[in-house]
Amino acid sequence: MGIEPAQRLGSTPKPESGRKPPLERLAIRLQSRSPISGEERDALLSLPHSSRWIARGDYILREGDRPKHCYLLNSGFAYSHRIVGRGGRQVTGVQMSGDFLNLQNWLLDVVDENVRALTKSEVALIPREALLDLVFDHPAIGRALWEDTLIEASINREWTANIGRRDAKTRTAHLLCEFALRLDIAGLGEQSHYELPLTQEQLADALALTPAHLNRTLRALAAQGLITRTNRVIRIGIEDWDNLVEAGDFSSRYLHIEAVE
Amino acid sequence: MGIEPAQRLGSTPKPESGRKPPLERLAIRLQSRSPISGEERDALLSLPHSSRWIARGDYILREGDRPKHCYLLNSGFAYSHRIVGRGGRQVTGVQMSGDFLNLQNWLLDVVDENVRALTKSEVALIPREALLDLVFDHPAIGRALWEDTLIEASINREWTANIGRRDAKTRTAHLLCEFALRLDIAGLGEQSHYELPLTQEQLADALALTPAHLNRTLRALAAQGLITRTNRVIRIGIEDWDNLVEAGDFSSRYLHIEAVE
DNA sequence: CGCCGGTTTGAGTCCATTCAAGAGGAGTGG
DNA sequence: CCACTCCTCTTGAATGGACTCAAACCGGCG
Repeated sequence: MGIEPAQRLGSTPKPESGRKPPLERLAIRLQSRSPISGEERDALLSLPHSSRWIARGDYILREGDRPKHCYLLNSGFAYSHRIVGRGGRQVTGVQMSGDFLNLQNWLLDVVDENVRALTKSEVALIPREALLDLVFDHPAIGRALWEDTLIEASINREWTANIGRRDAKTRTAHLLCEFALRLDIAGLGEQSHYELPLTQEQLADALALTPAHLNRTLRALAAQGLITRTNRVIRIGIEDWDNLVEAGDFSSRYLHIEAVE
Repeated sequence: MGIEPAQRLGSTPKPESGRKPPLERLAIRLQSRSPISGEERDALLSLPHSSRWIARGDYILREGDRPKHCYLLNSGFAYSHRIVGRGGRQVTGVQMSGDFLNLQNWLLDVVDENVRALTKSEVALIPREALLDLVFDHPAIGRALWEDTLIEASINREWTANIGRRDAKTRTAHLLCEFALRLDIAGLGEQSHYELPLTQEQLADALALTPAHLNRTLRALAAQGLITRTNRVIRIGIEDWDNLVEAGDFSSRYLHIEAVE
């Protein structure tokens, strides 16, 4: 149970963070899991697309939309969420550079949740049919994308379990661990030190807590020495990682991190 | 908001319930959403596979397994769930005849949650490579299967929102609505009258409630006249459906039910 | 300097939990 | 056919974790 300390991920050479040409980050990510030939990579990079900048807080997609494109997040962060009757909001996922915002819509017509930018972001709009053709002509890419879908689904189910069956402190620690690994893998932060692009209110909506209670919970974790916070930067001392993993009842299995060789 | 009363689904001619040859129910379901040629259908039906009976309560898959097959539920019901540290259990999905139990494993090596039989069930074991070949050779099937994956993911996210942001009564009503529609679509029950294959303890674990509180909640729904219960059979009077939908803050959008013509 | 979004803190309340005991019901074996 | 057992459902009383509703604080930025 648990995962090894920092070395496994920390030692992986990672793509530099920052902005990149539109589809490149996607290519890098897909490649990191399964091999993709040069020709396939070229096909991917030459997908038709247009880019668009989104301001922090703006809606990128809304429930009920019928987009003609798939939206790929090229830089920045976004989050998807659903609104429930009484005005409540549940964040269902956080997307980072290289993630699709609505990969579902390459097959499904209607968007089933809202997506907003967490930070100023750049999205590439790829026509659905173009993506369709690409996937059919290049099975390796289709396979890699599908794999992505499956991992995302696994993360969703873990969120369900996290919200449903863990108390506030455990739940929060768990999500902090997840972010540490995902940001590290994406080359957007360090496992031991990263900037959380969410306000406490948004984080609370991801954890199904109230902002007030999340605040107390974060402070409790800090008081216990498991994390250090300055602004929105989360620091996890190397020697604290194992404790945070334990406090968060965390295991990285659900992230399906394959050894990349 | 909400969905129309019974006629839309109730009028759809449905496949008879009961047992069917192994892959047939899958074929029927895929076909109901997107057209599949006769040749493709034949390829699907002639997939190599072996069948196995599972007793009620038995494990079909366990977290950490590395199965060589994909498991297709041919008859009966199953549920997938994750175990959290302190012994808690979160049910993350309920599968019915025609559903894959671990479609993820056609691409991912490791199973990320446990699957157990809710009732005596028959599963077909299909070699991963065979499924792989099928999908690559017959894009229409791959597409239909992928679509399935995406819809399942949407359901998962709705569960997250349901558990995270709705109170016990609303949450329970919501899930009862979902089951009504899903069972109806699968031809395994009526929207207005179906048998719930879950004990209250299991249902509680799906809703992230305690059995005691779920029991009180069900009774409250019954007292309010929204449902009638006898044993595990749930009845929703035609004139009550709209009320249940309202009480459950339910909208069928996330199920991506396409008009089938 | 003053605004403003975000964070922090407090006190009181409530929804759901815990823990326990009892009732019901279906199946099994004598 | 009855008695027994086990599993599931039901109910009660006390507890507690997270919520609500405010107000105060803080820091960055115009």
